[in-house]
Amino acid sequence: MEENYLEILNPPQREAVLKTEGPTMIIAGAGSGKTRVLTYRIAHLLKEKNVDPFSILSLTFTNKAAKEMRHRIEELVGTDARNLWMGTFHSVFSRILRSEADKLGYPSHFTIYDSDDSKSLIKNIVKYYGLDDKLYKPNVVLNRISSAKNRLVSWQEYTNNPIYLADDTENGKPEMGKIYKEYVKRCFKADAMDFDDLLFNTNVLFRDHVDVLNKYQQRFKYVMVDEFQDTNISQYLITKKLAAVRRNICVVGDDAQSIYAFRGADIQNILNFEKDYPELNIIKLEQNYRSSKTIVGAANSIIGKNKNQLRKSVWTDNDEGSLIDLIKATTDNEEGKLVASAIFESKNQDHYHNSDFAILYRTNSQSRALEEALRRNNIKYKIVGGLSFYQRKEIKDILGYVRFSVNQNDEQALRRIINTPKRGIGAASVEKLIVAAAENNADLWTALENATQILGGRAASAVNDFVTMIKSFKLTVAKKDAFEAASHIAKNSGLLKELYDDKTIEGRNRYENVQELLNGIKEFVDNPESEDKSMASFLQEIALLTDADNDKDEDKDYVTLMTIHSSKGLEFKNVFVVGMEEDLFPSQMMISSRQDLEEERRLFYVAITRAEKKLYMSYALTRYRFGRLKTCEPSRFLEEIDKDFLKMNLKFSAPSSPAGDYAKNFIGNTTQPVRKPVNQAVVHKPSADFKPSNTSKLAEGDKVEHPKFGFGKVTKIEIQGANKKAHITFEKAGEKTLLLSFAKLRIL
DNA sequence: AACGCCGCTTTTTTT
DNA sequence: AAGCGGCGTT
Repeated sequence: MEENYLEILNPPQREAVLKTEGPTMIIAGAGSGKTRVLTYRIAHLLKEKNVDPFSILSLTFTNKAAKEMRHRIEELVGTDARNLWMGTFHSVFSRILRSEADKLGYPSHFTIYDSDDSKSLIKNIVKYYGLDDKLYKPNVVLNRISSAKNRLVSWQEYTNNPIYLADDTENGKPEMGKIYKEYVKRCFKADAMDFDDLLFNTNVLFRDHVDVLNKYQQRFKYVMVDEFQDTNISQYLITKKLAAVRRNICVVGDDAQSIYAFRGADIQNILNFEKDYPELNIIKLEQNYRSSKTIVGAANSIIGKNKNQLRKSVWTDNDEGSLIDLIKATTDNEEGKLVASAIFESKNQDHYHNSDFAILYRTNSQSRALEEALRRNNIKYKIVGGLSFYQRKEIKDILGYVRFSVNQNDEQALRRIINTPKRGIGAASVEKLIVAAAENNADLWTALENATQILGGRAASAVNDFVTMIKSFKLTVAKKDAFEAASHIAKNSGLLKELYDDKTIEGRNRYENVQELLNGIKEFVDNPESEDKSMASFLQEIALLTDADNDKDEDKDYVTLMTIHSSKGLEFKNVFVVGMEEDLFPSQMMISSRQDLEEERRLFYVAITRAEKKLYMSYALTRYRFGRLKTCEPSRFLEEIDKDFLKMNLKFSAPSSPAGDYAKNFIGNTTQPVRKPVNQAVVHKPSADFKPSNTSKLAEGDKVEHPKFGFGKVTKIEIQGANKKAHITFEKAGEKTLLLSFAKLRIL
């Protein structure tokens, strides 16, 4: 380790590194060298204080951040860093839960349900109780359950506490508690935990098993929490318990960058921390090393509008830097074009690489127009987040088989695969099996094994075949390594063949994705660092991976596109914050749910402070939202920036384009959705076999042929309802028929 | 049981 | 724009 590493730190940074004993809170402003401090702090513990790496627990916000930090520490102290306990709350505590699972009545190979699994389980439950699925939407229900779990409210407490019932009744959803209870029960029966359970159950484990708590209290002599402002109560209590004996707890955060309240994060944790540890050391890092004076100034002018904050003053010694460019576009597509050409020019003039640019947006759906523009300009880009690899259908299908082969209680996996590919086991049969299992108080797998007694002939034999197949997969998974098992399952489940036979472009893509999955598993198996090469172990590895953790591209020179949320902790030379429009950013949801806009403003603050050299912002006058063109107002946040930092009316003027002209017709005209007028029914001009091919217009009086009714005449065409549906009257030998479906009508 | 068509909903952010 | 449920047809 370098002798003089302390010298490159400023006094508060140095203090933060050296103050290793006792409770410490580091309030680290944006760009204040927080990561460097954390790295050196751990290196200092290892090297100077001879602390065993096994006794340091460092909790980060993403697995990627953990990986990078481990890497940096390794550079400072060598291979010792490998043994540090480092990762997200979810990954560290799922590891602990696995080794202590039996104490909670779980097997150590328990499945982790992702939010898709959770939502579909909730959907099943709502249906099972015959509740109104318009009222009990999976998203809403899951949020309610999730926030209860994050506040450590069990279903027992939830159903016993009249306050929750009153609240739910007021919202017209009195059955929430019942759903919560059933949800927990079904997860447990499926040997599954959802994301929140990983934290909730860790709390239960530490509450009910003092010996276990004690073991970890002794083990973790030093506990560190990064991004503390984004921890929830459940997470806070875990760290509090772990550090209760040694009291060497160090939290690092910035209340100005708290952007995950929607997920249960509670800034109150920062205030509680002071109460819980009266002897607390507070260290403030206020000097920003990252950004120009302009950028720091703009950020401060935004965050200054917030009422709820711990006062601190972030300042910088860096240059003034250039003003913020404000780009104004006619449509979202033009916004993309302008951003792409700004990147192109900046690359030429200032010799930047693609990797020096990031484009940040509020919602994932905004990436589309940007992608297209970048592609047109031959600028390489990469999207972080969005629909991750592991969420794709074909991948989830394969993993569904794998999951079920590892855990036969995994109901969600079973539902996914039992009739994929089609093998003649329909929804009705599955429902019968589930009911039978529930009635006999048996698990689903037992019901499947007894399909002959439960179902009729054809379906039963299909299920029997399925059971035989899974049994053989079960053996494969137990005997072979993850790669061999996955290849075997992909082939013998029939999934691979189905994809191979699909010769469409998407089909080919899906096939390639599966190959990529298999390659990934091969890599996992070949990696000397993975000790357990079984399928079960691979599943555990990937359950908590996010798209952001995935960065094995050989060529790293690309423009990064992502949401502001996923940009947390990163920095780029040049940053574009796009879609600066009212209702979009700040989000309409936040405005209409009459919450204050402080979190949105903090989000804006995070976006601005990612930039080192130059900041661009853009908005469009019209944008497609929900498939409709809407006119937009510039975001109120643009008004809030100190005008001294803004370069208004940028050098780019909006070029015209067909889309732009189309949009301009509606500007100032309407804020209502624009719908293309439907004057005439459009039908498919058929080929010989009535398969739709081309389109042409159908008119009243046309002689037509209908596949069922034969030859006749169209006597009336009416466009009805808000959705402009065509009602066609078909007449044959004086007899009239109203046709609602006319895709196969043939004009003669 | 599978397929095809229609129409409704959805998107705020993520471990 | 796209995915999903519903419903009618094959």
